[in-house]
Amino acid sequence: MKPTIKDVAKIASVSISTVSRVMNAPDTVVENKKKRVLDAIEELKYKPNALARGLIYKKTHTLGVVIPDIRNPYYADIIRGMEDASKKSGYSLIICNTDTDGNRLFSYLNTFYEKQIDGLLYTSNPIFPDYYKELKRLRMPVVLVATHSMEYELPSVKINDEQAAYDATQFLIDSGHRNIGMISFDLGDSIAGQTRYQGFVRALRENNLELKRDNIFFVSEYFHDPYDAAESLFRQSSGLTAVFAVSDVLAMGVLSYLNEKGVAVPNEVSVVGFDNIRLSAFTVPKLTTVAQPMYQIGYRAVEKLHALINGEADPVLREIVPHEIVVRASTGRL
Amino acid sequence: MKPTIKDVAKIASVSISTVSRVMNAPDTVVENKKKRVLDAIEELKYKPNALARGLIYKKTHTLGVVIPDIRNPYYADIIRGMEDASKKSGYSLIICNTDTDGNRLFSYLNTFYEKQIDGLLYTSNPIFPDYYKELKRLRMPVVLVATHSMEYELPSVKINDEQAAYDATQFLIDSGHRNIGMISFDLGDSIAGQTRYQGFVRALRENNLELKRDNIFFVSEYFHDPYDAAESLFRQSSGLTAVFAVSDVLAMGVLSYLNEKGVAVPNEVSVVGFDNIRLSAFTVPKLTTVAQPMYQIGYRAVEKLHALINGEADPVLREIVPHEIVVRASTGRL
DNA sequence: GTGAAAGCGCTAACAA
DNA sequence: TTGTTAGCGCTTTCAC
Repeated sequence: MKPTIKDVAKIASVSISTVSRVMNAPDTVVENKKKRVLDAIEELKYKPNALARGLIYKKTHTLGVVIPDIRNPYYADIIRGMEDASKKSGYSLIICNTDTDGNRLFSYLNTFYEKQIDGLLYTSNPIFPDYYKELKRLRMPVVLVATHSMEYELPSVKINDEQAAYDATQFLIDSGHRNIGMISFDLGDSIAGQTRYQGFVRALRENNLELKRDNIFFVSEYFHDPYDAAESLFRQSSGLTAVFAVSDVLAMGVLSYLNEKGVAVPNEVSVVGFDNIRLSAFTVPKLTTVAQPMYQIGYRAVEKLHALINGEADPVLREIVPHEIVVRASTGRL
Repeated sequence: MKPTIKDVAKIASVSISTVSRVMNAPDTVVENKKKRVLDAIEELKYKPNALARGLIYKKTHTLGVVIPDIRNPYYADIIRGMEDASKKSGYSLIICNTDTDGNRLFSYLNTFYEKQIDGLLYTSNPIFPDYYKELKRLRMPVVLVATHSMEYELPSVKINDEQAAYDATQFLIDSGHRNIGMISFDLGDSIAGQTRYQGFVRALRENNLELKRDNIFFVSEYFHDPYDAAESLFRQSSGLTAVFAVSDVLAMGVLSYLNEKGVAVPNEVSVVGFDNIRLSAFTVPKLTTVAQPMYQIGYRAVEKLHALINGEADPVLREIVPHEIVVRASTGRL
């Protein structure tokens, strides 16, 4: 059995309250007793039971995080940022993959509720009314990560997706491209789908470029094969000199497909991705992409949640972090 | 405040013991009271507090997992396997990144101990004597994932790394290659470093091929830039017609470097990687690699830990799962 | 079949 | 300064 506070008290010949005190208010106990207790703790290698503590404080120093799928490298970076921030603030992270499945999500929320997590990090998916209702009911402090909500007053951290897509497209246009393809997330995804699509469309419009229906191929966010997506796009469109893919993984599919078909990148077709995952620096050719500060998004989200939990005022509810076009070798001037 | 068992009892006009019973031994309570309780539970949306339960049962249904770095896509797949198996068995996963730093590890083990986790999933690093001592002292059920220990009687799940590296090398030799380079993990890493190196060496030896010191470049496992590694290898060796990189990420560095230098893959140099991460199917050219069943490794590890926690006998202590050479386009016959 | 009471490991009044 | 006691939310004897 693990040693308990009683064991320590016995060895140190004090009451358990005194032991508790040396742990929580050391100054209130006289020096020699304190030493005895400390020695006993050391001898037994005693560590307080966090369950018992949590029961009293109503705090578990544990945060729940829901993400679509950890295998997506984009999330891995976010998680790492969360982890480092959590360590700093004394939290542990329980991580759950939802596959963007509402049932899985609700099941996990239930677990989180029972386990008395202090707060929730909700990543990358839209907040539907029933989700919000449930969160509200469970009274769970939550911050939205790489997603946000205009309907509800929920704190969030993300980039400006519309502007980022606009910038990527404008970059391509500035490089002389006039017939640009896009691999977009489904418009049912209001966070990374609609927004980036709108940014793309706005750039075309502001440059008086025609928006061709066939130049855009939509994928359902998480399960579409990137190679197939590229193939589909090129099958339905014609004469593209550039393609903007809304994730680096998708862009890698394009690179792979183009290579297979003997199309030179960037000489014949330019490719720009989105996210700037680590591996995008090692593609062939190296990928030009819209960089998101994934790590910082995760880090900041935890700081925000921490503030929320402690009732501290947070000046900005919907926080926007900067994106940046990273120009590498997959794009060229026409 | 969250509703407690007392609130339910009050509404149902029964004692808290009866409420407890309908949750844990429904048959022992008479039908009409049971209904009243169930209705009250439904009305309040009552869920039992897992902390209070854990305090009694001495079980938290929470597992700790330590990995070097979640950003390494190799681990992401393992984690996902763990997650799915955990969901099946009713566990939650607390995930921590150690950066292979002993201090970070000990700090997390401490947290795990306080939080009363049911067991530990220890991933991918050697077990040093002091680690083992600590684990032993904490009486933490543990299974080693993608690592193992010959010194200690610890359950584990991994592939046969030596054989896998041997197979990869033999494949290259069978394809006519005689001057093969290797990017290896440091030999200080007894799990993925030494073993794969030995497999490589054995293949050369059995084929009467000379082992050239300069054909091998060592990287410290987690922080070496893959592009740099490739550059270093080709700088120190000469006339290589193939290179075996001990991870797909490293192999992508080789692909990227070779492309940059105008060296054709596989026509001039063949490249084989290790792991078969998802993105290795979308490299240019598509990567030939040694596939590990990452997902299954994670999945199996949780099953094994679950059995261990419940004192069930597990026939094989050190479990070896199969690997496989996946031949794609980055290798060719000489 | 059901409730009262003890106890899981700890903290926090409250007295002394 | 210190110990005694009640209580966090729950389960589980033990009487009835």
